[in-house]
Amino acid sequence: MSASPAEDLLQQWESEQARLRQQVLEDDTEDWQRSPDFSGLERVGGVDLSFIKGDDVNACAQLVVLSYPDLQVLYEDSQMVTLTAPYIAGFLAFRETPFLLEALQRLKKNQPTLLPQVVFVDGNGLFHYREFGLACHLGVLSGLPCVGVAKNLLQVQGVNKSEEHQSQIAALQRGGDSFPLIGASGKVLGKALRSSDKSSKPVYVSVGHKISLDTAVRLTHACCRYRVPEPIRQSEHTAPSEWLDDFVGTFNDRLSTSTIKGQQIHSSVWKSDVTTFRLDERADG
DNA sequence: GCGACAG
DNA sequence: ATCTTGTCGC
Repeated sequence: MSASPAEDLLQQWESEQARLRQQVLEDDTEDWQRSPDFSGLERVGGVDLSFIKGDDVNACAQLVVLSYPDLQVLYEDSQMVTLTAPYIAGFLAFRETPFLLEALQRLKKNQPTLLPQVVFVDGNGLFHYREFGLACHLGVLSGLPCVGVAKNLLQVQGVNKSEEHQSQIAALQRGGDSFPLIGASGKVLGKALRSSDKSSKPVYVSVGHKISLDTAVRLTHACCRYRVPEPIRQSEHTAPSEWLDDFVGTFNDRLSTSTIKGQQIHSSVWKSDVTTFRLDERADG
């Protein structure tokens, strides 16, 4: 008996995850990762996809590169994309990875000296049903060190929002405090991190690729001005929701520039149907 | 049927 | 992911 097409696809995806899982490196592979102050680290990246309300097919893929330790924007790339895969918990990478990889490849081709030395991914890494979340997927396929930072807890391998979990959160006193997320096997799959003094709700950090968990947590804390690490926050901030309607209009009309909410957008055409945008100025806190 | 469900 | 207003506190 053959399974339904949907079941077949999920099985195929699971085996792909299992295959790529073997390539994940869970240790520090870079010199700067061993340094107490991350000496040698100059560029940190962040990636994200933004959607608009009624549309889960068209999105804006974002890549930003910030300086370290100043966390100033060195590079940003925004690209309207059309997704093919649906969102299914546990298979986020099959929906998002192709477009995040494209953004990294554009950067590598056009400004290779600005390639980030580590990429923050919003979503989980090893803290995943099969220990292979988006951050691992992007890490293995790009070869870059990646850190997974989820804003919400994925209940996996026995980790859940129990009383115990809640009290562990309550015990996090300052930014930088954390506790381990331990899977059923006893393995530490990630850590809940109080990312700043001001935010009581933690973020969930896990290894993506080519970095140890402790380094990932330490680095995440070092990149947080607010709850969400600055590279991810900046990449999410690059395409505020209201723009996207106009973004799409601009895209469809193939205009070279447009003005949105009083600000001018410059766009450059790469191909007949591929456009990138750059915002001259934006209001940012 | 009920709960869970990164983004 | 995205929606939306106010509210509380430093």
